[in-house]
Amino acid sequence: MKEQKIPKETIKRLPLYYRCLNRLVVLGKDTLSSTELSEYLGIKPTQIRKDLSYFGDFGTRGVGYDLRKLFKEIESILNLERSWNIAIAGVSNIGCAIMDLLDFNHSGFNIVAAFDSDNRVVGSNIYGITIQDLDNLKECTADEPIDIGIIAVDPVDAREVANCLVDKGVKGIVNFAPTLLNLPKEIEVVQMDLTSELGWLVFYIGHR
Amino acid sequence: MKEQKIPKETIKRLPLYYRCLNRLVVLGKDTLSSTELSEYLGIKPTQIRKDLSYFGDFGTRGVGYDLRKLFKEIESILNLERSWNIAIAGVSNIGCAIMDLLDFNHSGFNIVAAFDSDNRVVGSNIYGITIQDLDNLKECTADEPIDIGIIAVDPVDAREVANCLVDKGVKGIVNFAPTLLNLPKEIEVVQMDLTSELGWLVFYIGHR
DNA sequence: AGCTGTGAACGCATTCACAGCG
DNA sequence: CGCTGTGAATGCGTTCACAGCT
Repeated sequence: MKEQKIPKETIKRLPLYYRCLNRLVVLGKDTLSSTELSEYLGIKPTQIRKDLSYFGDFGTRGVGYDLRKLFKEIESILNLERSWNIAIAGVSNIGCAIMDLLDFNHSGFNIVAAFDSDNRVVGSNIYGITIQDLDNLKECTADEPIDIGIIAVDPVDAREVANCLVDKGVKGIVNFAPTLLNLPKEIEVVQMDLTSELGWLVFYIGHR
Repeated sequence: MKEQKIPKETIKRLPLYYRCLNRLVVLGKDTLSSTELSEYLGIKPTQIRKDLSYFGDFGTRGVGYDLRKLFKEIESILNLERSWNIAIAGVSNIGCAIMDLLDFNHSGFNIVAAFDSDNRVVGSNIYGITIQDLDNLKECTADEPIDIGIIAVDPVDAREVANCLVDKGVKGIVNFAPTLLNLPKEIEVVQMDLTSELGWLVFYIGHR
């Protein structure tokens, strides 16, 4: 293992490795070569080996990787040994879908609070979570610290909501609103944006 | 304008420019500098100018860009002058949220068909679309050609559904299932995957 | 022989510095 | 003087070729 700068792209691939390994562990497999993994993921074997090599020498030459061990390694690298608390702002369609998603494949991400501005849903219960008024986001005191905020509110409200979430101590945000958030740079932001993905998709579809 | 290879990353930014310009046009603005645009989007002015320069000389030196004209140019580059027909496979939570999203900001993407395997929803009507049985996907004949498929079904079914969609003539697919699709390489695929985004997010959150 | 680990080469994308024009 | 357009330089990520174990 080297003390190098690790490419962001490498980090983005780790969760793919992680999920695939998880499935294979469940299936009871116990050794895996980079070539094999590459077939499952559509990522070149050399790429996989280089990615892993940033973090250590996990494989054995001539053999491959011990599946379970590699899984544990990646779990530890990604900080997925512990669980993470998530708050969701906005529980109309998308927000609700996310709650379902995270609730269903309980993958170390726990929804601990949910907010909405619509009076009709405030106070109701979705997947065991009582929806709070979005206006209370500033004041509310969570029993547990919130690590990550997910923004699924109207674009015009996204920036303010993001600031509130940061005030409440979140370290990362997933933003489904097509809005630039102006946050301190130590806050990690993931932008998820279907319409803009569709935009570049049709560029390529049209140019053939 | 040059006959060069255009970076994929450039294409991915165009929809961001497009949406921002759209908003500004609505506000009645008429001239825009790259620096100004950069403040809205968090993208460096030189980056914006280089991106645009791949497609032509849209600005005037000393002045900036004619907002409306630039908007039209990008619209044309992205093939957003025409509208695009979309079919959705899977209308439980995520699928439904997508229908709402595209229906709401009617942005040239029309949902023309929707499928689900759940008998309880087949035949029902969501946002004016009658849900068809997913098993009929192969046989069904759409009145209009389908350009893009959105996959929001169970991961284990995703590959088969994708193949059916391609048989029906879609040129591009947005896949919300964490599954590698094995499709002919002329089919453009966008992978959307919240759990894996959360995965790399916590890597960075944990390493501070 | 088979598969991993890695420096070196390559290719792609961003940034810089400045020329070109209004 | 201000802002765009662009070749050249830099930086980042992927691929290659092969050394190193088993």
